[in-house]
Amino acid sequence: MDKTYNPHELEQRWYSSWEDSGCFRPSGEGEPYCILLPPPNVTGTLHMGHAFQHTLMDALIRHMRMRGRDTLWQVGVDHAGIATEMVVTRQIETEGGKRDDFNREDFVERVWQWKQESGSTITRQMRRLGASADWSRERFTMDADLSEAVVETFVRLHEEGLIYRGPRLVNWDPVLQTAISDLEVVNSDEQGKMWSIRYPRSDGRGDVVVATTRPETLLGDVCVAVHPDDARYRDLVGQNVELPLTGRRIPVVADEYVDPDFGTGCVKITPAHDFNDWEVGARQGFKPINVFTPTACINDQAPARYRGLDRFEARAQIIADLKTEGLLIEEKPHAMVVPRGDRSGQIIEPYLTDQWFVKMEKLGELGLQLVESGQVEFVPGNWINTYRHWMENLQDWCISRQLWWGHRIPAWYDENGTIYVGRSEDEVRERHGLAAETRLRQDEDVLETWFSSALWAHSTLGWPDPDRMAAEGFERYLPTSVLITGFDIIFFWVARMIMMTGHFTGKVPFEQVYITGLIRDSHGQKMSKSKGNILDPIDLIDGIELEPLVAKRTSAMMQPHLAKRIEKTTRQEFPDGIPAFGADALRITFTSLAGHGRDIKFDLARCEGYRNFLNKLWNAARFTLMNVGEERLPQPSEDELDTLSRWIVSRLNRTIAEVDQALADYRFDLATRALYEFVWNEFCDWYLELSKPALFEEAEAADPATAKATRHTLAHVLETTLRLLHPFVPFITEEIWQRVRQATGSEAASISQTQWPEAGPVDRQAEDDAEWLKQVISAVRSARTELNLAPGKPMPLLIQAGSTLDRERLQRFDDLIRRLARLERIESVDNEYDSSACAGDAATAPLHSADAESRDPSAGCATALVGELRLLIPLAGLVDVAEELARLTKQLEREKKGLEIVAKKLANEKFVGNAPAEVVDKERQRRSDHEATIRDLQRQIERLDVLRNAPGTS
RNA sequence: GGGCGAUUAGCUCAGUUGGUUAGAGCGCUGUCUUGACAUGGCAGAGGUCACUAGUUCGAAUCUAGUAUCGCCCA
Repeated sequence: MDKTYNPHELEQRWYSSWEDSGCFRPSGEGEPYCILLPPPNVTGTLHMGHAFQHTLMDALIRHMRMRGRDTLWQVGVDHAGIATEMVVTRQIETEGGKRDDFNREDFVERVWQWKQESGSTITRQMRRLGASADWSRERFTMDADLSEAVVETFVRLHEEGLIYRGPRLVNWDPVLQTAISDLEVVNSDEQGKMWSIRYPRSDGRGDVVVATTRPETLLGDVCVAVHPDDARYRDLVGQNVELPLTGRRIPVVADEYVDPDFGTGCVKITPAHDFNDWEVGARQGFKPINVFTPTACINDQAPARYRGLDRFEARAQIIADLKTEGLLIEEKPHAMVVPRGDRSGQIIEPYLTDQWFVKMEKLGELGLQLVESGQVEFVPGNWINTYRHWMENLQDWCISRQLWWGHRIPAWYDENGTIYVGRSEDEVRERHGLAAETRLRQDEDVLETWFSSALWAHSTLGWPDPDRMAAEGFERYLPTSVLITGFDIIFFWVARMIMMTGHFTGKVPFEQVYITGLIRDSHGQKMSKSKGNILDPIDLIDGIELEPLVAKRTSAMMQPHLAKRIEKTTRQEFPDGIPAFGADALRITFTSLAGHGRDIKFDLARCEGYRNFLNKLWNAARFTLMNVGEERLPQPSEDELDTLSRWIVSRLNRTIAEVDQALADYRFDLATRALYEFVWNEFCDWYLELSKPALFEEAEAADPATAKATRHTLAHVLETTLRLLHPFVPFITEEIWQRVRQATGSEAASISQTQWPEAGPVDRQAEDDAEWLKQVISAVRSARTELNLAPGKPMPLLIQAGSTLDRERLQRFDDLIRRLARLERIESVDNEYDSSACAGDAATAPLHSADAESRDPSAGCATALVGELRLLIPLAGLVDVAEELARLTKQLEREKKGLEIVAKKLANEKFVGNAPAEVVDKERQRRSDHEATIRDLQRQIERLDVLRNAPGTS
């Protein structure tokens, strides 16, 4: 094995061998365990959020696979309507073409071509990360069978009266010229303006003043509204006002919607261009007046003067005209929320068009009920509040998009505009008895991508075709076990899956939903292109030099003026670029961060720490392999196992139990931590070091049984730990496991086909022994360092007092203590004087007697205490006695403080009376421990004082 | 304005149903190239658990309020 861990080389090797072996496919045996991948966008590349969630999914899948479950990780990508059209359009443009050169059929053909060539970037990247998905079942939302499910769903919903077509406001992107979903609208805080405009009363008795941030929409006003209880305007309700610049006369109405305290308490109502106004208009019985074209230019509904102006030109013109007419009262800065399309960056218009909608009332009730009844459980549980809130405030779902790429709406129109919905044109003709000559035209729109991804759970399992359902395991794998996703799509995807799968199959799509936090940068900022703080998971795996990193962050920017600052901060933060951490280090960093919080700050330093951890593991394996060899080691019998081997196995068993519990609770962070601490702080720091003396040639000759047991334990613990770590760090564990498998006699071809370890019993006695041993060694080391004694120089250790058990342990572990604490010998120096002193009556000891001094060997020593046992390191004039005094005084202070706290508690009668007996006992024990230690320290301090004041010492 | 959440060491975070002198990693200090590992060893320093009041024998933990920050929805 190499001296250092090199992830790059070994990670390349393993993935394809796993995939080729078919071990990622469901075994078909055991209890099913299924995870659905939230299908990423086909145009997408792996970002940190994906990498994070995929790591968690893979860890669960690998874990359950090792537990013998029949695991299916269903992967695939969605067709991403707008995003894909944009990508392909850009591609056409870079080739010098124009999208307008294409008709629908050619364009769609072109998109398919793009998909074949470049549509699998993200799945390649998932493999780099080690995702153990069943790629043979990978699906695409535009596949023929999934498309069949989409059509079937649409037709059935329509037949049930749950789908309708009609005019309603949608989020309209005037540049892309399509409706977009709420999810694709980002609300950005921007500085705008608020204009106050005078609307003259028609009766000539003054005027009303309305405030608006969008004066151009006044062209579409249908009324002015005031609050019904607003005394100021009571006489106004029912009167008319003159709508400026239009020559129209509109009424004043009373509506609860108006906030009388906001502005003047008068609100202009423009139902066709504002979602709230739409509601008011509908309530008050007004017909909306749409004044925009699809590109957000003023249409023919408006006065001729404004027709053809785009929305921003129109605004300027209207303000100018209002000024001229003396109707503009005020213009002031106003902080407002502007809706922008996340793809185009343009301001989104609420726009009145004919669209297809799904009625949500009944489906929403079902979706709510399936969660309230516990059939679907959120983890962490409080996400149910968010879900409930959304489900109780459902709007009908706009499913049509004015695009070419996607599932075309299965609706046909005859020349009279009658709508026929059916699975195909033939079916429509047959069902409605339409003659062959009747011309039918299919709806031009497509369904939004979420419509097809809402069916993901059951459509990937063959629905609605019974044969496919049987073949894919519909009954077996649905409901799936757990869905792992971010809270940002609880409504857009999670809720819709619950509703659709519930409605069409009578089953829930998944039993649990684990909602992950959102990956942010190390400062807590959301990662975004415009902030220039994006980390690419592949760059963390492979590393990236500074220059390419800067180039990557500053290219293809929507706001190029930010490039300079991004370059600067990037150079500052990554002066040497990003080192290659490897997929395993990235994965275990993710799992270590996966607590139940909402935000996850991703700090490269954590990644580096886990890379170092893997190097530690690598070297522990290297050591183990150097010592155990290639041969299968015989299993020692129970009584052949030495104490320390029993100890490490016991600790391992505890670790297994902890990891099991943590995974059951989706506490990946705790699972990772337990493993980290076990490997580093117990196996490496102690067991490996403690095993060395037993493996020395002389030691082996003297005690072959212990050497044998130690070898076996090293290999056994390493191998078991590798299996525990495998779900988190699959590559390195496979690499090492292949080398240690023979020693442990495993029959499996790959670690991914081994069994998950089972927690065995805890060995209390071995743990106590080892704990004692560690304390003794640490106490000596600490004293040495604090006294600036040469760390490498062997020295004697004198022992005083202590229990029979201490003495027995000293003898048993003599060799180990000497080696790990670097001692030349350990010598008991008890005498009569001392044993009486340590009995607890320090006060009566004749401390200042010269006679006692000469007989007490502890006089010139540094002291450390482990329970009752006193460890003495002869200073032999090497050390400043004052320094040892300072050290002991510091310890004494600490002990006194501890005693004070405990004594106070025990002096409190209410504590002694009310607290559980075991808590009180614990405190009593603690008190006597403190007291004994204090006595000992005081005695030693007094003695050193004598020494310091004696002539001839420093 | 409504809902959810956060506030623990310089930084990033753990801290199970209240019961150690509140832990870890990174960073920091000292020291050591000892035959797995300097991507390391050993030993240290560092915290009024945001604030206030309450419940309790006992609060980082429970309750109420205050402050600051974040997200979602209006």
